[in-house]
Amino acid sequence: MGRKPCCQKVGLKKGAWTAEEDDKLKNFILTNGQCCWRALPKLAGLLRCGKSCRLRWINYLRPDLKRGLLSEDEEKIIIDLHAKLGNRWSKIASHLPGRTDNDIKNHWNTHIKKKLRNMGIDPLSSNPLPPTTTPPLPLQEQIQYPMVGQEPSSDLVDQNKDSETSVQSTIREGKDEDKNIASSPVIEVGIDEVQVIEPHEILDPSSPSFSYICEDLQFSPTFDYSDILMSI
DNA sequence: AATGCTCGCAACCGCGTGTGA
DNA sequence: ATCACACGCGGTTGCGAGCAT
Repeated sequence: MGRKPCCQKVGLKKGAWTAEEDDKLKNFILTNGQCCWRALPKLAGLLRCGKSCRLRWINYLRPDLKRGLLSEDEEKIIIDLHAKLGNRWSKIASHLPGRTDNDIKNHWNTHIKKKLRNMGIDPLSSNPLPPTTTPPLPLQEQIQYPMVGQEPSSDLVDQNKDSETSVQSTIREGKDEDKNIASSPVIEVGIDEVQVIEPHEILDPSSPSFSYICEDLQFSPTFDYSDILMSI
């Protein structure tokens, strides 16, 4: 049974939104509220797919959106939550009022990933990367380097091959965490050219972001993180 | 000034999930 | 229990802006 297209695509516009379309969509939703997305384009007089309208509203037009760069605090929260939740961007976004999953996903892929690598942290697993003080090992040898709390696996091989695009393992991790969410975030501070986020900053129970995270991840602010710190 | 390259953001696509018939 | 539909999510891509040569 083949999947039907999400909407009748013939005659529908794609690509960048014009100011006029934005106005139509915004005015319609502000007047009528968010009704069913599928019917909305017709009602609002837009030649767009409902999905496209939804995305435009959520990612760009919503009045409560925060624009601009993410703050350092927000970044820290994202890093913490990503270590716990994996690539579940909408869950992560729900912790950051005014930010969208798309924002966070983009920011992660363009900024945070790079930053973490420079800090010697594997952005996919939040585990320390193999030390880089010695000359880089040939690929096969790198693969055999054991990661903290992780068996060398075919996933790991993929990550080493192409860590930019190998996200499938993270998705699996994320889904598995639905059942077993208590994997410890293990953060290492490594050799860096960029600003270093100290472990105590990430795992500081007295910081506002820490209690915020605890609240939603359902572990207590008195959570015993000494094991985590010991492993750093 | 022209061209090529890189980066970041906005938007699209396909799949998973929830819900009602 | 099954199916169809709508919505939501995450991965990927396309394009424009800025920068380097």
